[in-house]
Amino acid sequence: MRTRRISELFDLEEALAEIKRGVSEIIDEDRIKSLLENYLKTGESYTVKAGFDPTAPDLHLGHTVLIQKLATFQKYGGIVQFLIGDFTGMIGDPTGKNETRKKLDRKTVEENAQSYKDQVFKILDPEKTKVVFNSEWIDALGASGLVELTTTFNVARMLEREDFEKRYKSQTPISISEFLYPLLQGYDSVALKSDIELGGTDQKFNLLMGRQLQRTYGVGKEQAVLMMPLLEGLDGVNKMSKSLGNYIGVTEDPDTMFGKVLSISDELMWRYYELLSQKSLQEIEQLKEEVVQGEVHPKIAKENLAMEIIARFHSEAEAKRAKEEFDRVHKQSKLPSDMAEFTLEGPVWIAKALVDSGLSPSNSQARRDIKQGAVRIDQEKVSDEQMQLQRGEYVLQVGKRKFAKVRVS
RNA sequence: GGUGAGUUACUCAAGCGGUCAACGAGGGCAGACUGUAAAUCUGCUGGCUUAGCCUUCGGAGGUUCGAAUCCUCCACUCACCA
Repeated sequence: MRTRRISELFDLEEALAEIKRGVSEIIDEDRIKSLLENYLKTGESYTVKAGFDPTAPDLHLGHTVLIQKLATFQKYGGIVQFLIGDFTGMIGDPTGKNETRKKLDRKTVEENAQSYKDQVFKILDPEKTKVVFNSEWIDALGASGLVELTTTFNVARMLEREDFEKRYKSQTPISISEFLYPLLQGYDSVALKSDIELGGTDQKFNLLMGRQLQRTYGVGKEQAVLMMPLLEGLDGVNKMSKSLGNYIGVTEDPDTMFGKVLSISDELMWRYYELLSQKSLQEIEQLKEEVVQGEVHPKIAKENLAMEIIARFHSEAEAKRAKEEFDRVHKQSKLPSDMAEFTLEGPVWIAKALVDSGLSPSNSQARRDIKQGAVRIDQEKVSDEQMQLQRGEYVLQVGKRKFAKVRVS
């Protein structure tokens, strides 16, 4: 058991308040409270589980909402069980996308795990994080163990899960393997003897399964469950996800991050403040009031948020630089100081150059863009779609955001 | 195993022998206005150096001068019955 250092003493009420911030729902809050109390009294830590997909360890801000909450628990005596669902990843959490995935080989899983660590330890304390893989105990379960697991539940109850119910009613296929997912996730909590599990609100069913199975398997305790709201993506409507392309990745460069944060709506900005900022709720409330009163321009508030986020994943200096760069390009409409460069054989047709420099996906799209006046060469609008680029260096631009430097030889 | 319904572009969804690269909506992109915000208005939204051509409507064949539309087989989904 870890022993608590004096510096880790804290005020119980304050800790609870911080833990509850931004949370959408807590089940068995008393349990969390007593875990904290016990930690304060005896120095005995407790475990906080959260599961992650083994593929695409490309984290975005949506994930960090949860991860930041895990970090909060670490501050107050929790040991994080960072579960990589290398077995459950085969099934994929039921989303309606009916696809069974290949089980990843050991090496890929290890690589992905490493990549997770690289990204996640910008927020989490590695000293208080245990990375675990669920294939470890699920493989050991065997066919009979698996069957035994399925006997603990029935289809009617399974269909209570919202998305199953919806799909069932709307005649969207549900495969049997998908029923296994919640069971296996719940079993993870049995194997890990977790005290608390964190997840998104969409995980409620699976999270509760952990409690149920811990009871059934006689673990001797039932995990408390804490659900975080899903962060909306840049569009402000759908949840942030890579496949929808409405995300801000934690490894993205500062300039991209800045631009993306600035592009969200004012309304969404407050949501991001609440879930992503380290500012206290009072501070945020006050800022909001100032914006409403017209004392602070909403754009300034948004810039500050962008800088805070960049500072967390890059550095303070990078954040400042990104803001200056943004002002240069958009306020003073100068060219970005850094853009992708390409060398092309000349003379080259303008549409082709746009495609080759990655600014347009196809000739047809390039032609359309030209027709609509979205294309500029060295800041000058192009109107002739037959134009040929002669020898020389040009800055090509499509729309407001896409730039490339092209050298025609 | 039987019966019936269905499978159209990123998504939903029209089309039911030629006028179909395929109505409409959403989404996306671009332009105007702005704060690279929202709202609003406008245009575009398969590919190709584009008055033209090529490839698309679950898959494979067939009927026809001509098929997303008709026929046959196959695959998948759903419902009811077993």
